[in-house]
Amino acid sequence: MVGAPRFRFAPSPTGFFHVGGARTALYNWALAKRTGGTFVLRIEDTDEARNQPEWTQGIIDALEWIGISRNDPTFEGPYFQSQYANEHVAAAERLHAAGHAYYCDLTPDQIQERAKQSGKPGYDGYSRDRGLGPGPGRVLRFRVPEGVTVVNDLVRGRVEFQNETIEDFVLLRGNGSPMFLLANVIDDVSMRVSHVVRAEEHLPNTPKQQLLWEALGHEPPVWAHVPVLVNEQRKKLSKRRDKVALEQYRAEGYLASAMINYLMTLGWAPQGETEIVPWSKIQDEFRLEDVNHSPAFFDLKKLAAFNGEYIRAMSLDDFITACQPWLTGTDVPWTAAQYRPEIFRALAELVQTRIVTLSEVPQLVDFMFLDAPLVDETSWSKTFGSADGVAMLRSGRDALVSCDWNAEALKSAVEAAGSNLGLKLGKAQAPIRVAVTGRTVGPPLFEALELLGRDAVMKRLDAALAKLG
RNA sequence: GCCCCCAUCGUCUAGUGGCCUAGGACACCACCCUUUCAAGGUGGCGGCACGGGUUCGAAUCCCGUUGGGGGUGCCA
Repeated sequence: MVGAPRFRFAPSPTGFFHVGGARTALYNWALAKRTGGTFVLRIEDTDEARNQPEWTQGIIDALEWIGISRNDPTFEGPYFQSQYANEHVAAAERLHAAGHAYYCDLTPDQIQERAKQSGKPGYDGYSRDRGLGPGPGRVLRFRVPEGVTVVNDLVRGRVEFQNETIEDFVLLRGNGSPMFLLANVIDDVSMRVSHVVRAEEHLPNTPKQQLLWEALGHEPPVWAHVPVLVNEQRKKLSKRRDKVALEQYRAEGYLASAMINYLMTLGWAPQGETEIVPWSKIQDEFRLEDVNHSPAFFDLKKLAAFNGEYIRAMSLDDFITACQPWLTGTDVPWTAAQYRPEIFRALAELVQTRIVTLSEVPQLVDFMFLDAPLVDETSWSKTFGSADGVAMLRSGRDALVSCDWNAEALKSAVEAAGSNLGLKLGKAQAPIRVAVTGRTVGPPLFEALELLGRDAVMKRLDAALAKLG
């Protein structure tokens, strides 16, 4: 390897951008940044029916979100694999000319039939020495040499493959188009990639690709296969079964910083007593050699905990800014005219310690903006199912009608009304809370009442009393 | 079936032959604080898969077993 290292991230645009892909990208990014190398983004969009152009933009946006910006000098690309098909085919022809590959006219069915008869699975090398030329329906296969292929992997160490267990894989399809193994290697060669850091599922491909590098006359890159991310069943995270779309987490109010930090600690840990660390520390310390070897469970609870930590660590202004999309978006329960930024600002600090994702913000403050609270039936029946609750509501209403209007005075008034009924403050505030906010839980009550104002509060207390008969 | 990878608390991990009576974090439990809920504080529960070696000494090295996972396409 000469010069600065060149890493690459090569996703295929076949769906929403996956958290596993995000972690792989982040690993590559951290390495490229620390070593003064380059991060090459290559979209592997080779003629696959599943590819959709919008997914490509999704990848770029998602990378941007987690700090992998195409405007950063470390970033190179995106390149699109489909644009290099000619090079892939030319390389395949060179391989053929040099005797490293040969054409075969067997159909998949015929191959299967032969495998069945011989009792050995896979392609048996039937056309190796038939000297076929190219033609419609004929695939080009790589002639796997005899011997042993040793893959030196930065994460796994030395991995040995007996070449006889590697079948003569397809380079060019019957229609002449290049296959993944070939295209991937050719692009890595021409983009001068020095380090291939990818998920473990590619490890079985690696001896084939290494053989290709060698047949092409190049020194193979440094390989590193990081463990896959798994679900609670310990199966590889899948788009079908699991919630894996990075975009979805973003939409639910996860912070990029929390997501980045969490993803980096799956399979690796920074030095010290805490895993919550700034990106700069991650970038300084991350080493492939330190990556764990076993699959890592993508734990929503831990992600949530990280997110809560990051939310609480924000300055008040940053927090308020971050909340904007959840306050002024199209799916909030109040109208734009009802929303009062100064009210939210006054309450923001109390909201900040009570949420794990930003999407939980509206339910904590909706009663401040709506004319009448959204009543949670469970809260209502639990609170007013007893005579105590109703009595307290009545007595609380009478106390609030004339007291001073600030949080301290409101608290005292409710406390006094409660003690007359033999209720402690915890019990006494509940009926007021439900009548005013619609729920048994929420931000500290008296601060909210103060902000809401006497008129609005009395209106709600009276409405609740009327409803109770 | 075949090939390959892996194995420390439930989970993510620290640990690279003596500092380990195995450390931290999430989760869980208890207590404190408290106007609900959180947050915060304190404490607790809980692990080196098993069996053989090697060594004065093994979570750390070797072998086997068992158990997981990945791959096995004219997908990427």
